[in-house]
Amino acid sequence: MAKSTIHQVAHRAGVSTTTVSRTVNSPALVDAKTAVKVWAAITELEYYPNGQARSLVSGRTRLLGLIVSDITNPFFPEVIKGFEDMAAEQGFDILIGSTDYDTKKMARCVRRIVERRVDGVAIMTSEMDDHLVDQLARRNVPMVFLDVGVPREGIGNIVVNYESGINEAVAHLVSLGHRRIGFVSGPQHLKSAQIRRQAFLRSLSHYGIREDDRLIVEGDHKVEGGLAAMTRLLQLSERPTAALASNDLTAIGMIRSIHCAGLTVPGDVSIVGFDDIWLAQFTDPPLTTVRLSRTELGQRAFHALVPSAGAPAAKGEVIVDTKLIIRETTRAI
Amino acid sequence: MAKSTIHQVAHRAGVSTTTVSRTVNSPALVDAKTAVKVWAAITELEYYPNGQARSLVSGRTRLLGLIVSDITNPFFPEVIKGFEDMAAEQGFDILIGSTDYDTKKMARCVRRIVERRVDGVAIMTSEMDDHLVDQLARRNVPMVFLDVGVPREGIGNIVVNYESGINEAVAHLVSLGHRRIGFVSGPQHLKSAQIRRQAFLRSLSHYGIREDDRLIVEGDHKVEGGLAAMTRLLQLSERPTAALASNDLTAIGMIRSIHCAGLTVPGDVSIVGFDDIWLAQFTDPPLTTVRLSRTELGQRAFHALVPSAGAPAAKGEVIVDTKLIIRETTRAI
DNA sequence: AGTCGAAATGGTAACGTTTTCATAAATGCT
DNA sequence: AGCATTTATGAAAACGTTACCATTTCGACT
Repeated sequence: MAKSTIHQVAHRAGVSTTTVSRTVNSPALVDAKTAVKVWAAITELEYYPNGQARSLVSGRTRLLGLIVSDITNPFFPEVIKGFEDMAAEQGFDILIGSTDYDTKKMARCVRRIVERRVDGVAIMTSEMDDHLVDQLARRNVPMVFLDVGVPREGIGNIVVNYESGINEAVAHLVSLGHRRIGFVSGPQHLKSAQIRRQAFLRSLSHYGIREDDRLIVEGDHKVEGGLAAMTRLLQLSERPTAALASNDLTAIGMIRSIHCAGLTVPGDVSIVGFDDIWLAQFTDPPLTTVRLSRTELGQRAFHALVPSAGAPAAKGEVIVDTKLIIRETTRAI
Repeated sequence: MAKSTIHQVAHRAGVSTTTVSRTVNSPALVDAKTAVKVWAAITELEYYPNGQARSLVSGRTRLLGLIVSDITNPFFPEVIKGFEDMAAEQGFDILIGSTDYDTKKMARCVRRIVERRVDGVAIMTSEMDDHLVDQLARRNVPMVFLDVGVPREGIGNIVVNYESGINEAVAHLVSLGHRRIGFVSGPQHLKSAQIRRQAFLRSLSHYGIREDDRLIVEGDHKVEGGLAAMTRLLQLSERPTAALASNDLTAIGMIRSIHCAGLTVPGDVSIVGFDDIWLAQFTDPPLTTVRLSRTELGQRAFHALVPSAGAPAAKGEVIVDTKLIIRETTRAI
């Protein structure tokens, strides 16, 4: 009952362990009659193959590592879900590791990953030390980076097309008559924050709107930063009639700031967020924002790691698009 | 370079594999001089012990399962974090599995867990089939339930003390002069929702306030439900001056409803939430709520599974308290 | 009937560790 | 010096699978 080995099953079914193994792994090779006997024994003994032993000999662990910086960041759970769903479907297990932005923990994660001999790792944290990546590379552990790609030979990289959604957002605002459009960026040491800012600027010039430095303020991707930034924006002699945020949290702070100033959204200022976190639909009013499908991100990461029948082994870069979701924080001027 | 085995290390250091093993696992048993040689070989060859082989022979996998229903539910990430932190610290890896409230997936999770021979499982989903639990029990897999406990012999159960926090909340409102206090419950088929409701009722009577059925409305633990429920509450001839919510999402909906009715929080109605999700501090105004420390929940779960030096193997029930966090949605009448 | 190939099965050697158990060397004690 | 410990080491047997090679069985085709 407790645990049973392949030998016990073999003995009970009156066959060799080899046959039992085959019954489980390559049913085609075993006679129907014997298969029945073997399965009977398996169920009677509640035999579950020992994964350790199995992968020790086969070299495959069917284990995937997933390194994230902080699972508490509302961005990650959905990515994880997308990844995990695919994995479970294909019989992979996933091993999760938080780095907490801490070098020590990062190193520990990598060590654990290596010791478990995972079949691949998805890395979703920008602060991964180069030498740790080297370590994995030298051991030929397939890797995929999520939007933090230090592109490298043979390492997958999922990149987000920020431009598409931001273009849509600017187009939307312009079509509503807005011309003075503010932007609250993320911390500029984050590559993704830089890209968003640049995409915004490019969009502006594409629509023939002159860039105005005063309308661009740096936030911190948190509520507080958005609040502070918008407050500054509102103090301008000519305040913007609309503003984009580098992420949704920032947008929430901006809305708060506008309310505090006794103004309304979208009556006085239109706001567009970025990410479309789960919460965005519940802000007051519901937030118009650029959606970045985190589920898709996770799924793509999985496919980059394990090339399955359906999707070929997308080596190199994989692009995930963003798109505008219009709710109620934008209005014609 | 790529991968090295204990044999290669042994050969290089001019010792036996046994000695290498000892150098790594029980340093006390090996002479300082040889230890140095061995470690040199280990680093030169970048040797990482093979976890599969290791646990095949030792019987211990240092792997913990973590079954949750939906990682996307904002309640879970923090629990996971608490759990994962402890685990990483003690050299355990965690294997994550989502059930998605789906029986098939649940069964698959259990199978994976069993095949990997984990050293323990934390189960955080109420819909776990009994026979699956049996299956784990029969294999002597240590288990711990998080607040969904079907208490059983030898199975740990973390239970939340809802009463403490809810009592504080009611006391707080009463001290502010409130007497007509509404309650928006969660779906009554959830055990935890029932308990919260009962705790509320008990608190009321403790403070000598007569229960009034009209002031108790059922929500769904989501924003929509809170909104609808509060709307009904506001239509009462004598509307409540304050209301408790069964969770924070509900509270957010309630605030929205109050705003829609042209009233203010806490000017016209005081609101108290439950859970203290990360977002609660960013609602408008910041939400007074009862905190249930999810990090602690995760930590306790870990300790229930692996009895460590510091904390003894808390078998049976472990209680996690809740407490009131006062922010700005409550005010004197 | 005899030979041949395919189908079905079994025996045994890996896989990379840890764990006995045994041995050799060093130390202490009288 | 001689014996009893302790301290360091090694050889070989597990652990539970799968992979490889060998063997048997069975039709089928000349």
